[in-house]
Amino acid sequence: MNLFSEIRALVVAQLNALQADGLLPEGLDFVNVAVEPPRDAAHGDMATNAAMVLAKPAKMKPRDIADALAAKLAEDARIQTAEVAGPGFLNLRLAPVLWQDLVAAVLKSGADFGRSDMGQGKRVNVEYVSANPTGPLHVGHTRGAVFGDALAALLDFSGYDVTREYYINDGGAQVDVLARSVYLRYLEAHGQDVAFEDGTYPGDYLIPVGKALKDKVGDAYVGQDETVWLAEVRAFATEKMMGLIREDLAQLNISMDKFFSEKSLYGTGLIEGAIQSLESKGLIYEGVLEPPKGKKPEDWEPREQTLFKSTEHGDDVDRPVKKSDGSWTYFAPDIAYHYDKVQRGYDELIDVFGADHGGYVKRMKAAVSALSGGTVPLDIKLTQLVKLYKNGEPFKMSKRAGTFVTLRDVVDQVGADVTRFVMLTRKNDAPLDFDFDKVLEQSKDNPVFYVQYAHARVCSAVKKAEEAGIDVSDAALNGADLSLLADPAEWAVAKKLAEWPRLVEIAGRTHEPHRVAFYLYELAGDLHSLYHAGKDNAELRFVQEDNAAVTQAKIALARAVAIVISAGLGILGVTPAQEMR
RNA sequence: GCACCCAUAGCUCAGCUGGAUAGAGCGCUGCCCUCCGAAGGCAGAGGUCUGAGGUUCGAAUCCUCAUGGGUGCGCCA
Repeated sequence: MNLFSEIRALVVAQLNALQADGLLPEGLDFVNVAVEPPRDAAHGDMATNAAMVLAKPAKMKPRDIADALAAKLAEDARIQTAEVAGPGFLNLRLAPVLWQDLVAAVLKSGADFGRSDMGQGKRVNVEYVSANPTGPLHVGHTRGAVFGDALAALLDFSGYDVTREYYINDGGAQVDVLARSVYLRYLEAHGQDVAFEDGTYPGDYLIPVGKALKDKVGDAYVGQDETVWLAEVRAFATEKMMGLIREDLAQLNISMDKFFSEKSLYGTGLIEGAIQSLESKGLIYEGVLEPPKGKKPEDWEPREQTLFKSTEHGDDVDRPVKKSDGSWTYFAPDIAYHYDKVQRGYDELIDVFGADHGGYVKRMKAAVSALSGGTVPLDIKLTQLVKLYKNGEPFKMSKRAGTFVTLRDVVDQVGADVTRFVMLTRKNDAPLDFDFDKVLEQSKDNPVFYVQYAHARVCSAVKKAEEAGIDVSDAALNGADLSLLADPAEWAVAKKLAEWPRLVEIAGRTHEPHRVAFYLYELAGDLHSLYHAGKDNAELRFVQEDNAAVTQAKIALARAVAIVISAGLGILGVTPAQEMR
């Protein structure tokens, strides 16, 4: 139940009626007619811009349209008042019974309140994390992981059929480096002294992998040339690293539906097939690229390469798919991977990248546009850097990796719930400050605490009602007489709840899960306000020990808030707190 | 040099894909617990939305240019 769409439907119906009455010309387009919460609550519960949007095409004065529409709307029982204001806004005040109905609807739908069929079951693939399998996940990956996961949940809640996917970059040179690094640890496990030169991974996390390799093959690779062991060790190490990454993700309660291996594209004709598909569209040619302007690479020489004419699909320059020696560039398997996703029949694709891949967006979109003939939209969300702080100081150490802060360093210190919530308190394309102390602080300027506290507060109110001997079971609350919720302060909370389905829709449409976090913060604030109002006005307290019916109505409202908080936190992947400690 | 992202209160940030007097937290100022709901609450001050043009009934939001910051720019993925 979305009250805003309901009232918008009413507005449109009455506009049609005005046309039938000859008060509005025929043939008007109502798509731009919006029903929104007014910025200022004094203007009413909802406002519509219908008169202003239609004034021009109808060749009428906005106020004349607004007056006519107001008269029509006022006939409906749901509309208490309809007033024309400002340049032609129509401010609507809704009948109180609607707020009561809304609370009842929340209780009835439970966690599904706000779920919509906006996506109409369309298949959408959300690719995120996709970190190289060369070590544990670090903070940067963590933000992408949390963002992607919340976006996937949000789309699921909005009626899409979502696949959560991880692309394993196990085909390139970096896994050779990994294999050589593991080999060094393997030698070390045999008691040899080894040196980690530039271009190898010195992290401690490879020590157990080296030992495991020793356990598996004994000394078979000792003293052997890399031609003997490289392929084997690479496969072994990649598998171990993916195990590590899966465990890291599990720390954040993330589980992917699919892991797609880059390696599986090689030697199977898949890359060739994807390139061929582009070639058949005349988008592949042999050519020489212009050198980049400004700072030129030292060893620049013009070379002929196989190029993808990405400029025909919005890119700035054409991109190489083959190196001058004839082998594939990293871009080629990426094209093949996205071709595979297109062929798997997704209606929409979403990639979540780190901001350092920003230069990659246009060519990837160009590739998907070309491969799908423009039928499959690709949205690429970039997550900006996370700056870590501790005691107000920039924080850079890592216990495990020596060089970077890992996902586990963060989760170990503050927990999965806090990590997830905080990572979503910024827009994805804005840098994020993550202060280890602030995120654990119990105060209003810590959104995690504030939202969790609101939920816990409701739990505690329910408990208190039970202790007073009042039946606040689900059945009792469903049957509560909500007309006893008569105070505007209580309606205000219900109004905020009414915005939830609309908020979900907007967040889903814009692929912006952070909106959920901000909404929850506001809703929590409203709940806390109502609670505190009970200090001055005892009639507003949730628990009225001598009046079971009133208590049930108030607890019903509080429970409705908890349900929405819980649903919202569910989308963010955060567990609601039953009590604060 | 080019492309993309960003610029909103002293600080950190929202801002509904064009709506009314631009919001929140922190900080600041002022009130509020001898008692029943202060891990605080209420109220107030604080803004030319970086600048200049443009589009229109209407712009923080869209377009152009400028300024400042971030990211990236053939044989690394």
